[in-house]
Amino acid sequence: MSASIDLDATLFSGQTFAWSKQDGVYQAVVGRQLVCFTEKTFDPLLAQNGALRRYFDMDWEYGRAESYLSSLDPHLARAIQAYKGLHILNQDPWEVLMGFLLSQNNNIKRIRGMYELLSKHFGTHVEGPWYAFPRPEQLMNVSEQDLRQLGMGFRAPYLLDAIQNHALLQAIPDLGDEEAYRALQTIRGVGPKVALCILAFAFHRQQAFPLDTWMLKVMKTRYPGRDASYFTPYAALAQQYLFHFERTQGGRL
DNA sequence: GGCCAGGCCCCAG
DNA sequence: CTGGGGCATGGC
Repeated sequence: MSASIDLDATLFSGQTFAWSKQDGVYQAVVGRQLVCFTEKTFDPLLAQNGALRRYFDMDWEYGRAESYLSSLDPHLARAIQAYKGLHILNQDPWEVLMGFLLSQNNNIKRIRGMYELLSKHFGTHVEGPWYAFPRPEQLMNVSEQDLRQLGMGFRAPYLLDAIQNHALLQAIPDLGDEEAYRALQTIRGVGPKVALCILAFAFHRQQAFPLDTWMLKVMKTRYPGRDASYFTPYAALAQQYLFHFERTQGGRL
């Protein structure tokens, strides 16, 4: 009984596009290895794998954050009650950048499919049907036409620009929130929303508060006149709860 | 079959 | 600085 984590909410709330679950078995390639577990084998796996413990962000102050956010207002309290244990992963910045370039004007199901397609075509084979998401070096010779033929559509040139400028990600940890926010948007196809997703999901910036179409609706109906500062210092976590709750339960009255 | 999806670019006012 | 059309494609 390590700290409680809600695996379904964490892995299928649209912060990562790498995971699948079949017959109770969670699977994805993390780093260069296939990670595979069930509810029962999750804790033992973490006990022997420190990198995964960090990936699942097991040592952050979720108890305090859940408690504080629940005290803010009834709507947020309901969202947290519904998905208590929703964690924000510590993902690879490159994979988050590419994943959220794919996300624009798109739906989560198809994003996952496109992400998997890029992995199968350009990534390193791991085992069985599993491939790692391609590193930038593996994509250096890809053309816009290649990407369009794989169904990437108008995002193809954005992916190419990210491939060319991936080194920019190295500097982000040393930058403050505002500087990092601006630096990320020098990549073509990275606007305010995608930049904030990268800051939240790859760099664990707790004040990153991405507003997609779902969150815009939540803010308009539930939090008129408010912004991220209302949720300080846990805006990113609040956003993920509200987003997931809205999408799955329509912000149930 | 039309509307929408974890938006952004670009151009007009 | 703000508003709105266009963009590829498929889920539902």
